[in-house]
Amino acid sequence: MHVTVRTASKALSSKEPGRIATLIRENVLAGAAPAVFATKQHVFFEGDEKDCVFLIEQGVLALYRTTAEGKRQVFGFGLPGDVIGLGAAQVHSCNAQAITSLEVRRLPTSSLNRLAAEDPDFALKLYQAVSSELEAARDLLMALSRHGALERVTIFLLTMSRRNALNGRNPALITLPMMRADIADLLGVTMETVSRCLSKLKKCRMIEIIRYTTVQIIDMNGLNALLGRATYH
Amino acid sequence: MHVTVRTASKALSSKEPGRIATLIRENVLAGAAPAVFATKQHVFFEGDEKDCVFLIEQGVLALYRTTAEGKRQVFGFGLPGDVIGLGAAQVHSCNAQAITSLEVRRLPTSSLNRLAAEDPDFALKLYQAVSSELEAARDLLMALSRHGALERVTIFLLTMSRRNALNGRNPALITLPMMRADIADLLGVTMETVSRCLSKLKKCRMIEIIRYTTVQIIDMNGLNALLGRATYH
DNA sequence: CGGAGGATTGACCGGTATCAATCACCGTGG
DNA sequence: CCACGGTGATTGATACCGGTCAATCCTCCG
Repeated sequence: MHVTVRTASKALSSKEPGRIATLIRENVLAGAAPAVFATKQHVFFEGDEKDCVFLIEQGVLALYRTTAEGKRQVFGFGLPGDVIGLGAAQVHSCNAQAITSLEVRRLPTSSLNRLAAEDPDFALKLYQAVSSELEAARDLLMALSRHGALERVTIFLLTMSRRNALNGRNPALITLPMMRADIADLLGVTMETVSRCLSKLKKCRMIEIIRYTTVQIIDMNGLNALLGRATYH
Repeated sequence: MHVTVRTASKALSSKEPGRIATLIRENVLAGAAPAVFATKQHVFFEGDEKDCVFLIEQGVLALYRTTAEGKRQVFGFGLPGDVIGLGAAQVHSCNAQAITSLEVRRLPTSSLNRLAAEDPDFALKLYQAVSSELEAARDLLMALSRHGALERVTIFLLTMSRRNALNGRNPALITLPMMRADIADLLGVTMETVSRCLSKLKKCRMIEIIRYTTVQIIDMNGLNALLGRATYH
């Protein structure tokens, strides 16, 4: 049971900030100028030459890819402290779009490579950082796999709650900077279904929808029970 | 269109054998004794202490995890040449089960770590190997995301076909060492649905089911058309 | 030749997507 | 300060895909 909870909770979290962000801050960031993006602007597109990775300073972005038919799959949301774009491929393998106004720092991959070549410890950190992204991707797969819509939305809310807790914020008060459609494309359902599920949870007195962007969790145990267990963490 | 095809084709492939297997063969394998597993035996379980990773010499295995409700999600199938169990975590994050009789070599993580610490180039290779596993996981996510059952089965067949082509085998003659249930748990549908989809493809004269374990592709363009495009590769 | 495990096929039901109408929030301008 | 407009969210009606349960069927081995 404990393992399962860990899995579900990590499911939708972006890679942990971890020590890679710190190391990068100390070693690579010196000359890196910040860049600012407005809502809905893209930091990079799938297929773009990968000459930089990015450290998020302020704001939220979505990582996603699009199917041949134009359906979107969101892989996760990047928050301040996250490093996005890691991976050994020559081009970016997904799109990164600002969801709020966004401030990032560019980290040239050439600097990363140089540092990794000089310092095996840094190379190891890169390895660990990507490993944890791999875990996040598999956790998302598990979260979507064979779970109904209500369970998916519940997992999402609990994940956001847990992320709050890790950052020392109120785990019961969740702000959702992204639109319903973004959540839907993360969870692999439609916007309408996300909306219906939130309404249902509200009717069951498990949450309160303060505003479009703010959800209050009223019955944490109830939400966890929906996932087949009494408590979490 | 070209990019999309690449994506779909990589979707269900395990990580590329790549150069990591070669490097490991040259550097780590010297004293590694081979181990043999019978069908359905596990090489390791989720949560097991990760003291080794494994190079597959002969046979096929499935990597999977289980949800709280006991549903299985297969992440991929490991073929000869694949290295499985990579990742910086202290414990294995999924189960590895032999699908056929299986022969593997154990590679102590201590050796890998030592080698990575001495040789930045090797550490970089580890980074690349895990990066390509991350891509595979995201590709699987894309393959399952918002695709109907028939499309999922089609993607699976085309992926197996492509894997044959890469190995110099007949791309039109596919052997399926795994059971229908394994395919189902990879594609996120039921065994019955896999069966129905194969039957439907047979009725449409796109494939012929020679035996349970052998499928002949008759109309490659037809299969590709099902995915919304005329040709692939 | 027979048995057992795996695969196929069928009937039925429920959950979600889809299409469409209405509502709520928020910024803007009068 | 309030009315208005537009974007995003909610709610409703309906159709269909795929899950489930159950009854054969097939294939491989002993």
